[in-house]
Amino acid sequence: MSEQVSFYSHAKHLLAVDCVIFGYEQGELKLLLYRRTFDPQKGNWSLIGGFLNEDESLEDAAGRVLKQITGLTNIFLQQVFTFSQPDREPNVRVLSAAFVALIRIDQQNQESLEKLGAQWLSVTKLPELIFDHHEMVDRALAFLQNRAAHELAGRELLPERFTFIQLRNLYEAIFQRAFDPGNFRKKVLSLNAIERTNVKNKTESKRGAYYYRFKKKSDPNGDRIFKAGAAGF
Amino acid sequence: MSEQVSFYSHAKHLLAVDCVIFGYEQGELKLLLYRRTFDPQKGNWSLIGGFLNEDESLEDAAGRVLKQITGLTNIFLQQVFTFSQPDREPNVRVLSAAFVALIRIDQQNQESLEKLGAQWLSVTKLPELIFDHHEMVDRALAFLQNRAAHELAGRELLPERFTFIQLRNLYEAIFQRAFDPGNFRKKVLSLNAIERTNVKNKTESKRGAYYYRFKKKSDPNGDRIFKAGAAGF
DNA sequence: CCAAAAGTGTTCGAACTACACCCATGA
DNA sequence: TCATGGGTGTAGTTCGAACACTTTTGG
Repeated sequence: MSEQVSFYSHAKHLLAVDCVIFGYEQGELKLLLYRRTFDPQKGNWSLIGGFLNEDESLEDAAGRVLKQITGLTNIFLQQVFTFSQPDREPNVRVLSAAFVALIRIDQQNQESLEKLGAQWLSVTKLPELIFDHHEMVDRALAFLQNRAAHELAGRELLPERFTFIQLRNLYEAIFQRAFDPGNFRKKVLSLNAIERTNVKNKTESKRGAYYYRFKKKSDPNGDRIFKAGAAGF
Repeated sequence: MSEQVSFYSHAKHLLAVDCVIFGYEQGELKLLLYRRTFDPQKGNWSLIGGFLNEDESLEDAAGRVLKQITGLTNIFLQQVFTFSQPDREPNVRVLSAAFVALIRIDQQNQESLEKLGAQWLSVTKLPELIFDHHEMVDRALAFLQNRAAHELAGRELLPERFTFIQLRNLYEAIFQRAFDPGNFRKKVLSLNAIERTNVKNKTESKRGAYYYRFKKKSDPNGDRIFKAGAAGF
């Protein structure tokens, strides 16, 4: 990085983080949003975010915000893109780093959620969002799709135990398209990332569907879907 | 984004951009670096960067830096990741957004390059870099590999006209592995992204190899390598 | 005519797709 | 016993990997 003169001659900026928080519930991929409580855009739907402090990284800040809202730590959290158009917010210039977070809806603290007035809304019917938040959601979803295509998704979103149907529903929610049940099952099993329990879910059918669970991640590439390198060349 | 109180109560930060500038020359993928001319780390190898001004986006800032150095505008430029560890630089806290840039080495302005003391160094034998710049390079290279796996690369890096061997060499440089000449040719041709000229390069062989050029990008997905969706599911 | 690079063809297997079929069980 | 979802099997096709083969041309 090339600072020509002194540090003090350069502009300083307000920096925020905004979290695109995905959850999965009742067969739907959902997003945690809240109605903004102050101007500008008071009352309109917004991602959940906060400002960056002096002594923390963007990742720290996003984690802090998430802890505040959901009560959870150790959440899957990844930086996606930094939005920096000078006029992205009116009146004040604020840059914002967008993060994806994946959480299990049943795990989070319902109380702090309600205090904020936050709600889980289905990604298929999102309301209008403030500023460039919709673009943040788009990028976050693309990130999630990319991740789910390269590595078996669900570890952070599904409950501890889940059926194949639930896993497939999750994939169908992420990619907004149908997957062949048989082929999906075989492909996933071939990845060796999940294992069958001896418990069955009998609520959806008479026969009952086995619950599966994710294996411990021994091999860091255990559930990779593609081999390394440029496929096709 | 959720600002609890007034904007003025929040910390402001120095923000920089750093460019990972790739070029391709003599069968090698290269990086434009320079020796830092001031402390800290004076004399050590560094990416080329600059500070973010009040009224520009990060993309603008990166473009400005690139123009300064290479004399070129309309360069391929993409944000990769924002580095924000509080101690990533000693003494002062500076966040930095890393960018990938792709340029044709023969096109750039040699003069402004020399004034800065910048040099093209092969990615296979990089010197030690200051701060977290090496991590920036790693992320940028991953970005480039990803892009080259999904869409035919070379448009921004190769000269106007190039042989198949040159294109294959570029891919071998990007992925650091060999590709089968026959299979590579067939795969690339099937993408319909390049067209043969009637000129041959006779410098490398008696028979001569046809020069090819990239087609105009009519279809924005013209040179996509994968179909949409989650391959494998 | 032959060496060497350019370019084409052929074979094999892995893996994705589509879809038919069997299985288990409660009403 | 039969309707319903759970789960398995199979045939066809596509596509990449490996590698043999043909073409061109200057020396």
